[in-house]
Amino acid sequence: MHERERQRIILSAVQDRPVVTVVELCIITGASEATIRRDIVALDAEKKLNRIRGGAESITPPQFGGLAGRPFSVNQLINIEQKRAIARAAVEMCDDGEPIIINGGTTTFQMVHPLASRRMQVFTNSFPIAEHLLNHSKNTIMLSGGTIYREQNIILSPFENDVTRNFYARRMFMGAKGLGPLGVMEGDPLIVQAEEKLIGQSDELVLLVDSSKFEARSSLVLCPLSRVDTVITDDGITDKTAAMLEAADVKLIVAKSGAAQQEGLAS
Amino acid sequence: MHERERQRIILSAVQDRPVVTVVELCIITGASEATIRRDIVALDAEKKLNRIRGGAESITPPQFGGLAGRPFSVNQLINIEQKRAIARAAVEMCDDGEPIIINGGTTTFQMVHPLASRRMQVFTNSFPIAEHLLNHSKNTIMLSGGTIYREQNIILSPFENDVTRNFYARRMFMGAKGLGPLGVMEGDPLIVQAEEKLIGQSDELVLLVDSSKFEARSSLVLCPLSRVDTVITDDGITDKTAAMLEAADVKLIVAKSGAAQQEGLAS
DNA sequence: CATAAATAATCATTGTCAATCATTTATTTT
DNA sequence: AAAATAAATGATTGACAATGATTATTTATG
Repeated sequence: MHERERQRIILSAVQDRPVVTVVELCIITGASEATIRRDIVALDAEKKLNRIRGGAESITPPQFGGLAGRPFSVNQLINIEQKRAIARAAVEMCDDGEPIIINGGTTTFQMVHPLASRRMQVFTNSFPIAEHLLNHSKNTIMLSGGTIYREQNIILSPFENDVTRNFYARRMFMGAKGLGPLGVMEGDPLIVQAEEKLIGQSDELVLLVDSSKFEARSSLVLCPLSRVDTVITDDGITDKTAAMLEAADVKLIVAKSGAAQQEGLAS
Repeated sequence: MHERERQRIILSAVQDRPVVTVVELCIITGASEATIRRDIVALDAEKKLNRIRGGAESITPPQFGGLAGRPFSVNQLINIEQKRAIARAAVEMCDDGEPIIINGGTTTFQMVHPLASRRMQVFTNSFPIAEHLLNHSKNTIMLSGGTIYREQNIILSPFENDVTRNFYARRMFMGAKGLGPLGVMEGDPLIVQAEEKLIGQSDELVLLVDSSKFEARSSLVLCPLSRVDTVITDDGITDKTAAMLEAADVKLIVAKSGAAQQEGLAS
């Protein structure tokens, strides 16, 4: 076995598991400890892994250190004020006891806070939303089954036959990467797949998008504007965009970020 | 077991509950008290946890509302030593990469700590197990869909068509209320329903029961003894019970709570 | 103050590492 | 093609670090 091949195996093993020992790698590769150590030193110098006593560990930076696993650390914070106001307006649309669907996303995640004092039937494909509502509210929580995708923090099943089809709600709330004349746009095929399953499982499709989303463009069109019933956004929306939504017969709700009430406009 | 691997497990355990004792960590990791103390000192110096008398505590103060949302607060603690040892033996049966099913329960929950340093494909109907593994390990997590029942902390769907049927595993691990000549017994019809769905979705059915479960009686029989392939229990098991299991052709593994290795007996 | 638990300190044992050198394998030179 | 050279590998050894057991010391608790 040659150097490259061995190192490829070592990297594979170390990514497969947080830590691997020198002895384990010897068994896997059939090489001697001396060789494995030399490989580990080399790969460590290339920053492909971390060398530790007894073996190697994957390089994943702050796997544990900085309060691991908190939901979507980065996106979470941008336009946070608007997102909060929008999410609050969304929750205020609902009555206790109603069944709703919340699609995963950073804007929809903000709904958990106003939902904490409610008692609704919430169906979601977002693990963090379920986690938060379960621990901090009395809502009934229903979850879609499947694999948990860590990056997008959603649960996705490649199969047609999951519980999703058995849940029908008064409203479905979802975010989006962008919203324009072409319709609702997303940036990730995985998310499109998840959302396609849920669209159509409710009376009313409500889109939560801060006003910056009207500028965003993306190649993946999830559905045309005509399928959207309501859009909740902030007061940064332009008259032109409002007119476009009105033309598509979409109900528009503008959430005031600073103050209290939401106001219905147009239709 | 090596330093990093052990320390990952310790961090996993300390996130799970406000405080963990040195003795508990010994059982989970199989290391000596001296080593655990040295690890705690090191992790404390790295600010990964707080060292306290008797063990360690999570660095994030009282997470949220006191004890709220902590998994199954009461049952969690009874026979905890045996449960930990049994859970460790269960994880040691598995190889990385293997698909396994973990049915929700207080004993099976203890598997999360030894699993923290592994990378397996875990299918579960337990929200706390999924939550912990998602936040503190690199395992692939798959979840069954349905409603989250807060009391039992499991996810249950009344429908036949959920992803459960699409997952087939090498082993399925489950606890039980009781185990006797009549078979596996449970105390709650809801749990029976959940478990019935999962039984048969694996090559090998492994039962995790501490020895007190052999005395327990219940009215709900989940399945006959013949369907069980392996039982893992502690050294409190009587010869008579061991003989009963042997007669039913069940493989028996006795996990030593104090020391290191598990030993297979009979069969 | 007495007792038990937890911790610290010590030491023998084991496991891991770096350095060295012999051997094999690959590459270049003749 | 053969010989010479270079590189990679595996084995050996002494140094060092980690571990577990033992014993002494400290700390909590009644």
